[in-house]
Amino acid sequence: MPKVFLVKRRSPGVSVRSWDELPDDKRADTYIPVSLGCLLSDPPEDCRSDGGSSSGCSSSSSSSSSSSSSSSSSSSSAGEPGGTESSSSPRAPEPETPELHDAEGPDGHLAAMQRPVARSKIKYTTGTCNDSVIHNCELCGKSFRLQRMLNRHLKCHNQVKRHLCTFCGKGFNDTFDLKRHVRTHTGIRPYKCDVCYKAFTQRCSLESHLKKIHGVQQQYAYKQRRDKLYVCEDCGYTGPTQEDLYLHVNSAHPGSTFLKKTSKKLAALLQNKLTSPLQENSTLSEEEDKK
DNA sequence: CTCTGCCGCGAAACCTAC
DNA sequence: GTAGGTTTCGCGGCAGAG
Repeated sequence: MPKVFLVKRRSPGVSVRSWDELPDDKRADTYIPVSLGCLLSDPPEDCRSDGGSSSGCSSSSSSSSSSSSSSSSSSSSAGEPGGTESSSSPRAPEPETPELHDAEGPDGHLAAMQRPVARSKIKYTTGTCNDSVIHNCELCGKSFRLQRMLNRHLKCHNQVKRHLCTFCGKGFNDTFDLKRHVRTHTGIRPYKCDVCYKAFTQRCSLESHLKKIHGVQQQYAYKQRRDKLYVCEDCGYTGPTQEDLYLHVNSAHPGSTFLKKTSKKLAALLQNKLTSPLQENSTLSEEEDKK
């Protein structure tokens, strides 16, 4: 059995999932742990609010704790006015500060904040300084070509995360970061290796695997690389198009938030496509009935 | 034009085999 | 202990939606 799918001991939540009970090919597309079934359909309130102080959520919480508690520490590390620290030098891991906890508020996700800092992301970035640099971050000194880039960058200095994981309470600045993180709880692995059928949560993991194990260097055109893989986060179903995914979710998960989030324009478009054949059928049947 | 979602890159943390 | 592979996530760039 490939070690890649062995149970990760560091994560109690993972052990609950019993990954090793499934053959690789079963895990390939998706594996929704039984223990998470209820969470997927309707995450319990206590998980949402307190970061899972009990039950399965707590295990998931600690699951993230060892590996990912750095989101606050990492992003806050730059929070120090980095006048002396050049933007190209590594950020020193910053010890947790009391202010950091205070920033969460009374019913904030303390569980997430209280997790021990195990990771210290050290990132070497120079910002974007191609042209005449106009927009500087006062907190870390990074410079950006566009104001909107600076605006977005400023979020990472914010200690209050807008997007919270319903499983473990961990917060993220970006919805996609949260979505990506949630896959670690749900076990959804949309990216499959064509050679050995192993599956990965992220494309770059798959690419790394292909390169190292199979010696395959993926050669994507830029547009092709950005081709979206439409993943149902409820069950792991993947479709080639948004329409495909919409049809799936509409039939399989009528209450899914995906349907609510789908733009009205697209939803209307897809609904027309959905209903028009039905209407044709119904009118046909009506006509047949009349006969 | 701004906001937001999605993406890949890159690096640390982690795990297992040897 | 070390090597090699995987997992996870911060973050800047890009593009579409509003």
